[in-house]
Parts: sequence; structure tokens; C-alpha cells
Amino acid sequence: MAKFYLTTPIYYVNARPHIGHTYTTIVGDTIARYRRMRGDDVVFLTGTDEHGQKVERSAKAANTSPQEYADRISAEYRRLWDALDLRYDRYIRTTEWRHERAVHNLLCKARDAGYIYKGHYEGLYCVSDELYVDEPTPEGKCPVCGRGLEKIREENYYFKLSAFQERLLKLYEEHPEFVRPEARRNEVLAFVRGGLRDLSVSRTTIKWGIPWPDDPKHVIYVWYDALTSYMSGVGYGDDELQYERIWPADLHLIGKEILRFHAVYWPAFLMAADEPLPKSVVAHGWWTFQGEKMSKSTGNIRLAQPIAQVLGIDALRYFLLREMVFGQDGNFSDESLVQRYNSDLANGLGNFASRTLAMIEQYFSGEVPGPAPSGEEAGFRAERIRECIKQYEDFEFSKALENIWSLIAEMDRKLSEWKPWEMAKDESKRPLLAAHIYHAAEMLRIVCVLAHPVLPHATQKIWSQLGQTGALGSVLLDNLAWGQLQPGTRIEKTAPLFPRVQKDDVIERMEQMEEEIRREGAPKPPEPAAAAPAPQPAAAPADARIGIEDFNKVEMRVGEIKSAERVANADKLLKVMVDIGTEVRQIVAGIAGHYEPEKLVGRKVVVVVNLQPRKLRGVESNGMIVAASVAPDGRPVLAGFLEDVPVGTRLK
RNA sequence: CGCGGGGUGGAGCAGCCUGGUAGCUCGUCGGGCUCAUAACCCGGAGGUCGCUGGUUCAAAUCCAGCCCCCGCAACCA
Repeated sequence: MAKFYLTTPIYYVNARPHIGHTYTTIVGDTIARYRRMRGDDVVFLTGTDEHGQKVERSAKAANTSPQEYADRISAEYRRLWDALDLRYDRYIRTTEWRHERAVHNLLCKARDAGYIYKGHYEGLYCVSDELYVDEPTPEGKCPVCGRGLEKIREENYYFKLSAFQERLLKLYEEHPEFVRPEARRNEVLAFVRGGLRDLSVSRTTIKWGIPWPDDPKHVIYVWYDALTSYMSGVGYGDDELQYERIWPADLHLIGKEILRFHAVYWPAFLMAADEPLPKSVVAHGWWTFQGEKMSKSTGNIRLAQPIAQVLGIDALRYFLLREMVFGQDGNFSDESLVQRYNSDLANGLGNFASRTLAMIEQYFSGEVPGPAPSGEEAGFRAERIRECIKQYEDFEFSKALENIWSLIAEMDRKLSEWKPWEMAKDESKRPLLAAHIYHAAEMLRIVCVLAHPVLPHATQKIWSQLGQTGALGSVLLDNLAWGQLQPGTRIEKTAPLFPRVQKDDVIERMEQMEEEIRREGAPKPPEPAAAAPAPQPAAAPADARIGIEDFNKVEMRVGEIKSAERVANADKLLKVMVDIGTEVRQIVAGIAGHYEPEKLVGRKVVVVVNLQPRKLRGVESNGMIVAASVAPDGRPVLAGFLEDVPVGTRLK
């Protein structure tokens, strides 16, 4: 059994997880499941990157210590992966002791080999960004923030990256698969051919990090720290037996923005320490949201939980892998998400499974009919199966899915031609009917196996419905062949797997859920689709008490509604203009179900004014109107005052 | 000479590396079917594949030039 070690990047705890992180991890999980179905012994690592200035700063803003802050966000990532059933085998955090030791280990090996030296950084520095600036704007300003720059001189340790140019080029030459896809490889080649400068690998300006060995006024800068997690996660410097077995990584899955670090710095660090190199670095593209880059400030970041909760985990996986051509950028929109769900999952796979199982039930009393299929059919199908495996192998997930779905379309077509429902009325056509239904059932079985890496849960359910025992994930793709379905197998018909959904309804529910998650500050793990208990006004647990300083962060003011109108294509949303004393704010509120817009004008309400703006159904909402959420269905009741209160008054 | 991505029927995208009927989802018009999740099937309308030139028997695809759009600060896959 071949070992296959796969990693995602470790995610930076400065930000909470969004759909981009989820995409990467889902791709990793899909590859891991695929490799297992090829018989590999897979080790799948993910984790969190927890050091650096930004974490320090965010912790301060959140009134906590960097470690506590990192603990919180790291746990959030982990909870999310668990909730989405993403089955990593190892989880590494850069604040763990085993990691620190591994970093020291790798660094010292490079140092002892003469690749680390002490030097000085002399140059421009942006104080507000705390960043070295190599290329200022023509006016001599910081390219990041546009502010002025200072000349500084700082003592640093350097890594002799320049010494590795030839060896790196040789690596890319001898192993063209080291960087993929090819466009990315070309980028890397161009960069390395252009000459390499030595790399500053320590800082004295940062405190939150791993101290430099024997020189604790320095902290190890991000590269050595973060990249080494791929080794510390599997026992480097800690459990040599494990390390020997698992390292080197077979695949580092990354986003395109961190390509250089993985394809250039990382192999150089390993060469310097004389450790084995990873086999491959594969970079994927970015999700944009409605054509724009996802960005916190514009509020157009999508989260994974609402999608998983409303449409299911498999629907989320399917959409992300089907919609994006792996390696390129892809555009995310709620509309296409729901469209994919309905057309491909509900009308496609779900309906195909449903009609096939129904016919077995009705015409053959729930037993897969015989006889065994012809030989040509088997040969023809084997070709398709190989094709699909190749596509998974090449990370062409969208093609693989297209390919699988073409099998479904083919069966839909054939069933229309064969008209089994007519044959069923004619006893003499019984054998032919049996052959046709067998054909459909066997196709369904094949589709399940092939789609399993992407749709692990749904395919497993169909698998069981088809009377197949055991875990679908342990079926070996290489053994998959046409005709393995045993006639006589008892099937079990159950409710539709992917019920059709109403677009507006789904989008609204997802948006509401997003709103809740943001409000809470930390997402609840999505619950299994089946169990969706009504929201209870549960008493806050004792440990959830907050201090006054937390409360003071929320700025609530009295506002007066100037106008209100319905938002197009949304049942529950109202676009409300609210005078909060200093300005008139546009706020989108989910109260249309219970308040007539006309009757709201002139009403005084409580507004949270320092909430990040975000878009709901394409309309910007800049604040939140406070309302009680009344059980059992969360009916909103606006907060108000019995006495008259001037507009703009702050609530305390 | 900054870098990268892109411009394909009404919308969103694939195809381009490895030239040879322009494909998918949605929408739209008409028909069929009833096993199935108002599903599925068939047919129609709708494209000078950004522009110009070149290579070729043949170009969305290769080459050259041009035009237009998007991203390239942070967060960050």
C-alpha cells in the first residue's frame, strides 16, 4: 500500500474561516478520499498558523492574549472542518511545542550547513504597516497605505536563498510535476531565472513568534515557522519513526497567492537542511464573489456553514468542485449555487436514483433483476471509468463530474427510449425489461462509486439503498467494472436525497443564517441536516458572561425610520432609511414578514450603528435594527420606548 | 515596455496546451412521456467565438499586432 501525504496550507488565525478556506480543505478532502479509493494509505494534514504581528494586534483589539485569541480561532477552524466532515488525519498548530522544536531543528540544520548568516536590513520601512518596503511608489510612499516611509537599519538573520538558484531550476527541470498547473510552473520559473535574493528570516520588531535559537531578541519570521508545519505535523524532531514513514509530502495543496513560498523558499529550506523534498505543489485559483474579489470591507465574503446547513454538505462540495475549473479563478453566486443544486443534484442524480429504485421496487418487488450484462457493454464502460480516474488524478474535478453526469444523462435518455413502463404491461417482454432495469441500476452503482470522493454522504446513501453493504469509501476504483451488481440484491427505497428547492427561499435562509453567525461572533457548528431543532431562547451558559467593556463595544442609538420599502426578490427583507441623528442610514432588516413598510415610517427604533456594513440580496445594509426574536419561529418584534427619546441618543 | 486573469448565442461558464460538426447549466418557444423529486425525453429560435492580419487544405483553438474589462493595500484559499 502506497503512502500518500497531503497537506492544505495552515490557515492564518487572524481571520475567521470563509468559503475560500473551506474550498481548499474540501479539495484536500476530496483528493484524500480519491487516493484512499485508489488503495493509498493517506495522511491528510491541516492546521493553523498562529504567530505574527497581526495576531498580536487582533488579540489586543479583542482584549485578550495572542495565545487565547489563537486558541479561539484555531478551534473555530477545527470545529468547522469537523462539522463539514472533512477528514484530516493530523492537525498542527504553530504554537504547539512539538512545532517549535521542529522549526528549531530545521533551522539549525541549515545554519550548521552554513546557509544562515547574520546581516542587516537597511532600507525603507512603513511604520504603520510594519513592513519592509522594497519598491516604494514613485513618490517614495508606501505602496500599501500610501504613507511616508522611514529609513531603518535592523539586525536580521538571512537565509542564503541565492545559493539555490541552480538547484531549484534543476528540480523544476527534472520534475515538471513539482509545480502545477503549468501556468504556475512558468511563473515560478520566470521568478527563479530572474535571480534570487537572500531572504530575511528573523525579526526583532515582532514579539509573538518562535524565538531564534540562542538569540532570543530575534523571532523567527513567518517562512520558516509556517512552512515547517508540514513536517512538525507528522513528527519531525519529535517522532522520528512517524516522520520517516510519512515525509516527504506527496502533495502540498495551496492557493495561488502563496505559490512562491511553497515552490521556491520551501524546497530551498529543505535542500539547506538536507531533508527530502515534497513531490508536488499544486495551486488552485480564487473565488470571486459576483465578479469581485471577496473582501471583508465590502462584506461580500461567503461562509460555508449556511450553505451546508441549508443545502447540505454534499451540495456545497459539489458546487465548489463543479463550478470552478481547478487552477483558474471561479465566480461564486447564490443563484448559480441553487441552480446547480436543482439541475444537477435534484433533477440529475437524485431523480435518476429515485426513478431507478422505484422501478425495481414496482416491477421486481424490490430485487435487482438479472441477467448479467453483455461483454461489449463492460468494455465500453471500463473506458469511461478509466477516463474519470484520470481526471481525478489530474485535479480536473469539474471535468470528472461532467463526465459522471453525462452517464446520468445517457441513462435518462435510454430510459425514455426503452419505455420500461410499457414493457411492464407485457409479460412476454419481461426478460428485456429485466435487462434494461439492471442496466439502469448498474449505472447508478457505477455513478455512486465514481462520484463518491466529491459526494461522500449522498453516494453512500444511494449505495445502501441499492442494497450494497459496507463503506463505499473502501471500494477500490481500480477494481470497479461493469456488471458487478448482483441480480437478486434487495433494495430499499427512501425519501429523495436532494429535494428540489425554491431559489428565493434558500437564499434568504442562507443570508439569515450568515447574519446570525456574524452576530454571534463565532459560528455554531452546522448541525446535521436532519436535526434542525426550533431555535430556543436558551438561557446563556454561565461561562458566556461578558464584561462591560465587551458590551460597550456595541454602539446602539435611537433612530427614526424615514422610509421603508420591500427588497425585490425577498419575502422577509425591508430596505429602511433610518435617521440616527448624525446621518440617515440605509439598513436592510428581515422584518417584512411581520411589519408593513408604510406603518413603520416615523417609528423610533434601536439601531446598532457600528456594525460592519454588508450586502443582503445585493442591497447594502449599514447597521442593524434591534428586535426581539420571539419563539418558536423567531418572529421579530421591534424594540422601542414608552417615553419619547431624541433621535441619536446612545443606549447604555 | 510592470504582472496576472479575462472578452464564446439573453445570463453564467467549458472548449484553446494536443487545429477539423462550437459544448454545458439556466432562460425562451413548441412537442412527447408518466417509472421518477412539476422530474425526464425530443425539437426549434438565438453565436461573424473582442478586432485586424498571418500560418494552414482547415483557426474559437497556433503566431503577430491592436482594443476593451477585472484584480494586483490589508484580511486572504
